[in-house]
Amino acid sequence: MATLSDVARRAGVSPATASRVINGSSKPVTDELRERVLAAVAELQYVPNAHAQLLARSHRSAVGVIVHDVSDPYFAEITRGLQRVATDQGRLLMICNSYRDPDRELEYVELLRGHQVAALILAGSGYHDEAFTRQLNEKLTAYEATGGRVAVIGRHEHSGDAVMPDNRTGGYLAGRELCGLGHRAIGVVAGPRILTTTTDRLAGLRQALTEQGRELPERRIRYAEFDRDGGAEATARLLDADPELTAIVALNDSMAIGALATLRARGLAVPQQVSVLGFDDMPIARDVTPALTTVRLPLVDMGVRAMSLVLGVGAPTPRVEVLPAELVRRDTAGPVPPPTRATAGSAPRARRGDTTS
Amino acid sequence: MATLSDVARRAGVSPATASRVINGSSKPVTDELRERVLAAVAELQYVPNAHAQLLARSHRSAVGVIVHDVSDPYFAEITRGLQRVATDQGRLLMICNSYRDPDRELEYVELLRGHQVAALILAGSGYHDEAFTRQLNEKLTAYEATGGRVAVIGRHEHSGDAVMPDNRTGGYLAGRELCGLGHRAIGVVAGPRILTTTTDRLAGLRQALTEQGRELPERRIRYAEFDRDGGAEATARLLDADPELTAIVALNDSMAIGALATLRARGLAVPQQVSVLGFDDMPIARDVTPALTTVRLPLVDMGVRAMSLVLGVGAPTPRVEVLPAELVRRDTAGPVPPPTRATAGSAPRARRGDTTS
DNA sequence: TCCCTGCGGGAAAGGGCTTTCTCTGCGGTA
DNA sequence: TACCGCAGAGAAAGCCCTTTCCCGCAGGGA
Repeated sequence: MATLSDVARRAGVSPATASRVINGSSKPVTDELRERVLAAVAELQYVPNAHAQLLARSHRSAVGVIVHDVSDPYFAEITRGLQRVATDQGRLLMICNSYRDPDRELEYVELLRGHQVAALILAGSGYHDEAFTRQLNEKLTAYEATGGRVAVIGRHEHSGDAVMPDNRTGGYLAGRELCGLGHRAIGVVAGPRILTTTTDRLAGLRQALTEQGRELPERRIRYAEFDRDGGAEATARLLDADPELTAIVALNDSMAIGALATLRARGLAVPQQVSVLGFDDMPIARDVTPALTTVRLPLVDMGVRAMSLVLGVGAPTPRVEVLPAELVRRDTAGPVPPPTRATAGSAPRARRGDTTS
Repeated sequence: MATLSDVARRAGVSPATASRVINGSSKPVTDELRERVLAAVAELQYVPNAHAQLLARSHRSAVGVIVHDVSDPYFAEITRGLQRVATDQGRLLMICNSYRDPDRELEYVELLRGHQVAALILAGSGYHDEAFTRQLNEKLTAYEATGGRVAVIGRHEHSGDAVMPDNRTGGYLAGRELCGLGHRAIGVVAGPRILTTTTDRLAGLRQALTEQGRELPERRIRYAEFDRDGGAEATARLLDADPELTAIVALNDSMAIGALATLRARGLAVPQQVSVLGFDDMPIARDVTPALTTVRLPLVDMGVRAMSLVLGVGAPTPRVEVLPAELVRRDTAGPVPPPTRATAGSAPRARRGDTTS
């Protein structure tokens, strides 16, 4: 690899001058020398060594982001928001997937610190795990002590700046909607128990049901991975245990899509026999059939806010922005079917509109 | 930020010794000193400066990846394959989204070179653009000249190692399938004209039709963005111009989902009135309703192969691995409807199975 | 004519780490 | 006893840049 001094030598100037030309320094350089340097750069196909640059400038500019999985639409949307702000400010993003592994999360905090990022953003649910939370907080605090900025999205554990989707209210909205439609036998397809997102959403849902004099017993909850297959599998278990279910709340849209798949496989019509509610409103939600009724979270906006917090001026006291959840009515939630309906599985497949009130 | 010499000072050893302990160097260090260093590291929350390390070590380990957009499922799958191999070998991946902007692609090649990556992988379609292709090749060649390894996925332009999905055969399979079902009025919802992937798939499709004595006139092709909204919009234009269409081939699954949305909005039953074929078989394809008939590409495998090529031993002659496409029959493609069918839009919505032969 | 100013350029000091080379002191052999 | 070899530690030379500091020179004012 050609180095700066190669370029300087070839142009017959000092490395200092070459550097100034290449970086458009404020210090003036005569056109003659500038030309020579530029020519040398082109001839040698010179590209500055980014590590040397980063080391020489003390200036930290990149921002580190830790998400569960960028290819999960939930995080893809958040990341889109993060990117938008970062790009506007000429910042590079380093994105790491923790795949919901707490240890990996810890490692990535170190890694990103090592890469001298100016700020750190952690997106995704927190864990019900005291030991981990303490460790993470220690690391984050240490990082902040050296001037780093930190913001979290959707996690309670950190005491600094945070953007919080209102998961609890979202769960509440889902519950209220189903109660309004007359459902009593409601099953829940939940994400991993250890995630605070799961328990928050569940808490809101339970609150809504309780207020309406209904209840949400543990036997009507199934915990699984927060993805399509987890949703499909949990739905199957739920249905096996309790065929009388008239509604299923999936704690995110991916799981809801899995639920839909299982219901379809079992010949249960949605929403005529079973209603389904999702959560997040990721883009694909409107494209499944029937289109998914779900709780919308302003995902892109969450990213925008978090990045703005972290790149804006610091505040003496931690700022917490709570972003509202909102119910989006589409086609998977309908009124509770008449109690005389045939047993699940053996009924002729109902058709869309058959039970429209 | 604490530095290595801070650690060394605190432990009462030289930086050299501290470095050896921290990196588990092969050079032996007495337990006593080792303990002291480790204690100092913990107390100071020391994290090595990655840039300084990368600068000091001469061997490069990270691998750069340029894709169109990781959050696009097509690339998400490929990336999964890349990651799998990279992780196995303890390599870090730097992933960049070009968003199908050739200039950005060029910039990223430089950026990644600057970051001293050991190898470079470009995934995604090439462009019909001589000037760009030449520039890109120059940069890649320059990079290879300094010992970098390069592999491309699905692009013809580079002369080095490559993994090529058989787009042409895939298009051919789609065409043959529709011909077999009796379709004659076939419309195509295509990606951007400038992408080689678009033209390759189109070429295969055209070949199949031609062999069957059918044709594919330009007026039955609409070019749009390679995403859901592009597919929806192109489908609308196609139907407006030619309501007699009995089949639509979308050149990727995202577009197919958009096509499905438009057809649904217009009350056209799939596959009874209009058949739809997708391309890629991304995970969501099986979850839309009706489940998408599509051409499968081994996306994850493509990633695995490309990374293996680049991390394995070099070969004197460039290796090109062509991975086969395969038709996956699901529920969106059916036999051509009887010619007497009512005009699109005013027909009563046909039901699944009505036209099963 | 002299001094000051300001401009264009180079020398050199880091920036934080790895690694080679060198040095010291010890045990063992002749 | 003298010497060799080696283990374990440190000194110092990079790695490739950026940037401060300094220097020489030309032009302008006194």
